Amino acid sequence: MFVGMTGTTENQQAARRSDATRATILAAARERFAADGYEKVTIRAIARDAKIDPSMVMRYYGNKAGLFAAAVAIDPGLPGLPVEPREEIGRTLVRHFLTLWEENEELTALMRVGATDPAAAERMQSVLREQLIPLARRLGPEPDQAPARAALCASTVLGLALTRYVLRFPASMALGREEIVDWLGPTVQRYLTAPTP
Amino acid sequence: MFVGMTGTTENQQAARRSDATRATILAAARERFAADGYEKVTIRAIARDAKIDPSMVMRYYGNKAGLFAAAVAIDPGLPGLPVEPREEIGRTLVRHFLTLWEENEELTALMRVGATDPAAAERMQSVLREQLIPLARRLGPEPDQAPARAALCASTVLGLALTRYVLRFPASMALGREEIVDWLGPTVQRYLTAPTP
DNA sequence: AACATAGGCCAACACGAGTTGGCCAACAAG
DNA sequence: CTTGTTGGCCAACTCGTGTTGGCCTATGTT
Repeated sequence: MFVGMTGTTENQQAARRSDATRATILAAARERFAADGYEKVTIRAIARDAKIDPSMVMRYYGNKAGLFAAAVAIDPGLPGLPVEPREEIGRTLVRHFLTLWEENEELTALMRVGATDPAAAERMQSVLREQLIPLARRLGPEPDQAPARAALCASTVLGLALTRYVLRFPASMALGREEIVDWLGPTVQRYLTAPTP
Repeated sequence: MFVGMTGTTENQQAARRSDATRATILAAARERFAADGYEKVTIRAIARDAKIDPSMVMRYYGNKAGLFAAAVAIDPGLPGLPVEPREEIGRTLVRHFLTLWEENEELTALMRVGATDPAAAERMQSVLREQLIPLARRLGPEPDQAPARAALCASTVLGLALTRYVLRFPASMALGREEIVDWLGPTVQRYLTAPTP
């Protein structure tokens, strides 16, 4: 069984003929969720965007929650960041987050939904817990202050993301990329490395 | 006509016998909207909290949108802030926002809803436009930089509100009030008064 | 050629939501 | 006491949604 493969001996998952449709659905879902959150998005609308029948979404992703989970699966990959030079970590972090946000619209979706859905909020928190706090622990003076310092950094970059990508304040969207790095970089740098005020 | 008043010659609105119910509905609505946003909140649930019939909500507030509008009517009152001493404006602003947020749960509601509703987002933006930018213009070196500086301040305090009151990150909730002022105060101060980096 | 299977669509169900209109009881004015 | 008005409740309607099961048609295997 499972002979219908693509020629080479696959050890992963068999390439299904419907993979194109699956991807189309996922792309449409990401776009909709990023634009409108969770509740306001209808499976029918996503299906219409993907030019398939709503029941296909159910077949491939189980239910609406499953589709959302598949649409926002992403890893910010903070551990892979270069931590040197140490006095540049603030600017490096801000730049990394900006790139992340501009390339992955699912982050906007996650944020929109996290505002009202505890599960999505927990997913965001897990990034703080498993990636940002450890990073702060490696950098900060007193290790027991790592959660506080990491929380301040999270609030900084999420605040920018909120006003720029979610609420879409013109004054925030007007800021240039390097302008943001110049302003927020020192802030994050201070939160991570400065002595307690 | 209009004789059924409360004795004194009222020039405002006659005190209706149903004012107590109106207030109860509004309180329940604020609580629900602050907890769950807009879509997930049902008029039926609010009515249950207020121990009245759902149709009463309609009678008094027209429809769900009208109820929400009445529930989040609030003014941050930034123009009344003491702007002196000038080197304390950052800390003053942060303290003011903290108080505001802890006393008015409708701000949390507005933020939850703003994440997915353009109208609510516009309401938040109007605060930036009509109160924060003018304040930045009065303080900042170059007036044409006021929108950028104000946007950075908004992103700072909204970022904290997001992680602390909306997403409810434990690391952010653990921060003490004066601790926050000590960390964010200098940040806001710099955004408002420091020379362009 | 016959058949099995997977991809896709259609029509319908079930249910919860916002909203509506009419009925009843208390209160106040005449 | 009668009568109009106000506050409140009940039952129903309508609509959109997530979700389901059955049917059709390619595709590819034997």
